[in-house]
Amino acid sequence: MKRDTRDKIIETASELFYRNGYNLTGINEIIKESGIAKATLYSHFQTKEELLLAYLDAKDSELLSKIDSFISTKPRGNDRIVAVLQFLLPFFNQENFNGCWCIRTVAEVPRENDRIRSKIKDNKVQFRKFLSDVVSDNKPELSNQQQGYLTDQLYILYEGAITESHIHASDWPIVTSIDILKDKLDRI
Amino acid sequence: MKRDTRDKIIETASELFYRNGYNLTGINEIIKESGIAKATLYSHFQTKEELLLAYLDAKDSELLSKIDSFISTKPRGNDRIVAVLQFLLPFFNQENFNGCWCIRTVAEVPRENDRIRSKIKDNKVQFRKFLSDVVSDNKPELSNQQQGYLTDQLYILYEGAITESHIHASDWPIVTSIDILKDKLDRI
Amino acid sequence: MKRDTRDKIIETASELFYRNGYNLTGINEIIKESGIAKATLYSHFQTKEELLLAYLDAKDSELLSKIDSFISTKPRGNDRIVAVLQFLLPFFNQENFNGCWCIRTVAEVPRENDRIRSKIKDNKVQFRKFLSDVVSDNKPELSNQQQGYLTDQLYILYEGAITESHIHASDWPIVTSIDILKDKLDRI
Amino acid sequence: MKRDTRDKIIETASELFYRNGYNLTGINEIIKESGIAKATLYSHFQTKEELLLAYLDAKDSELLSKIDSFISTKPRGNDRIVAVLQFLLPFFNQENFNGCWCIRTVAEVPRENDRIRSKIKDNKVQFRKFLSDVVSDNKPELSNQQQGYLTDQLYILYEGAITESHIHASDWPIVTSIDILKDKLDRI
DNA sequence: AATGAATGAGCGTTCATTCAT
DNA sequence: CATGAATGAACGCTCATTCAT
Repeated sequence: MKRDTRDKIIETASELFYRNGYNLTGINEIIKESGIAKATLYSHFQTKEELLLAYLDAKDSELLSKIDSFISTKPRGNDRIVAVLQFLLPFFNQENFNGCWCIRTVAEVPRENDRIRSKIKDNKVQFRKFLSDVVSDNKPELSNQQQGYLTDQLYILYEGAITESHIHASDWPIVTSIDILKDKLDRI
Repeated sequence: MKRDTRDKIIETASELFYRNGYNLTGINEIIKESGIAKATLYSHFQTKEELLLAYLDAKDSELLSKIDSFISTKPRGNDRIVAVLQFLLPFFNQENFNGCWCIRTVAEVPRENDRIRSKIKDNKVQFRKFLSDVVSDNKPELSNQQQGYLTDQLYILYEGAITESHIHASDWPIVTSIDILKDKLDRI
Repeated sequence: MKRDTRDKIIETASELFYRNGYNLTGINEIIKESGIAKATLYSHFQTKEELLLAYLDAKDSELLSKIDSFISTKPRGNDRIVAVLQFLLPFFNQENFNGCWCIRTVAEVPRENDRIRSKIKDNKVQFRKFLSDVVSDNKPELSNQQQGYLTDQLYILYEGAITESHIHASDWPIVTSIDILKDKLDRI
Repeated sequence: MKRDTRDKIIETASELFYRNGYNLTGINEIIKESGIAKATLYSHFQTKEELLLAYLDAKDSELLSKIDSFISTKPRGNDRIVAVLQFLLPFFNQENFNGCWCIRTVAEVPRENDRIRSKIKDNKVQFRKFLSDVVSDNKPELSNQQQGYLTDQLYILYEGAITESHIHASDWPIVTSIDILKDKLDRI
């Protein structure tokens, strides 16, 4: 199987899944947009659900990479931790911003679909691990317990901010989260 | 139109929409479950989307009522504010807990569907207003600005907690949010 | 049964059947437009088909009456015969002109529906009888055979004119039919 | 797309549309009769209306071809012009004769449906052009104006004959139209 | 005589997936 | 490795009609 074709499919599906949602995106739309044949798609992905998994992977890799680049431009210490939330401001301002794919995808699958639900959970766990590293790198003076505590807070604020900025179509939830975090960091 | 039938339809649709999502719940499932004829449903609701609006209304009314009852049992002051988040613990433990209907529904409608999206936004604005009242009732000593600030924080924490407890199938995000809030309240 | 209600129903149904066709006009549209209850309609007309029969009757009575009035204003003789076709000019120019209800209704019922088809045929036979009277009144000098022959011609031209002016959305078929008829009358 | 399938669909749909009318013919009936799956039909025709257009095209092509063959067997001159109407006699006697598809279809579509209505009008204009060629080929001695006049008459008589033979379930309207035409031709 | 809520059957259309080539 | 025609099941919705009041 040519990598190119597979990547093209994932790229197209990702765009459509993120824009219109998983259930509202039809296989026909994906093959039309990516210019490949239907049977070709099915030779790369056995079912639509496989495509969904690839989409979740692709989006998360991209995010971790981008957010890592973003915060690396900031000075070590509190600034870099705050930068995690500040990253959401340009992210929100992107024309195609449509919230968090994980949160949105969970909303679209039945409660019984363990495969997708645990995939999403894993991705979020991985993201929390990333935040954990950010915290330990930039707050080495804190105890493990304190670090874990701060990580959880950072995580909740991040998730609340991205979800609510999406619903309200406004960046105030991001700004508020940043304020909460800064306040917190000042007092540790 | 008999109220009974209409209410039965909303009740059934709400259960199914909340469990399996809007797009995955077919009209056929709703009528089979509620034991009415298809045309009967359509004499009460012009489209499936009307049913969605009724669902969002019903769920939100119920929530506001329940959360209000819950916090009223707590002593005035910080306790009652914290109780807003504590409410999420039994809520999460309900067998049919499946996250926030608003957040999940936003994930299922096209970006262009202003009708639903603004409905959801309105519901969230109304919820924030409720929180605002809780804050002003229980922290009258704070300035307006400080009250608004606290409300936003409470809101973000609530939303982050409900979303993440759903994704992780665990109450730790709720507990964490409660901790963040308590910490905050101690320092004001 | 009150006559008023029945007449109101027929009036409304006629307007809708003629404008949008029998099959495209729903019972719901008729009751909404006429402001009566559904069961009331069904107490006056056992089925939608009964309404169709009443519609065909009403339209034909009205037509015969109007066309009779129209030609009576013309001088006896050839002029009055030609007037039958000239009647179609103002008829065509009415805003709601939509062709011949009989011809259009035949198009909407299955071949097997003898009830409606023979009703329509009867109406047309009755119309031809009307034309026959016009011919014998205004061309008494012709033999019976010649009168019958002229009647048939008049009939074909009338039907061709109304149908084609409808299709072409133009009065040229009427004008042409008038020319053919005049030409004919000049030579008898 | 395989031609065979498409042709089979058109063939079946044409038969059913012509026999029972467009609105009374359901997609389900078409697929059952043609033995294909519903989605197969919709891969060949985007909507039922597209199928209607194909039906109108197919019927008209067939007609023009058949009528052309028919009149070609007659001697040039008046005979060949009269043959246009004589063609209707065997046409009427076919077991499945059910009038003119154009006239019947106009009766079934809403007044606002410009797409279908102009299609039908175009078909009739094309048919009149065919008659115009017949006239100019067989009456070259007439002036252009006289040819146009004769064409219009031939057209009206043809349309009146096919419509009325359908309504009356009798060939007398055809015979009458032939007589009118012959009479006319004798006197030019 | 009149109501309006309720119905079963059917509508046109789209879905994710398969299979012969 | 890639194709595109074909599929069965399901979609949201509307129909003419009936029935309890």
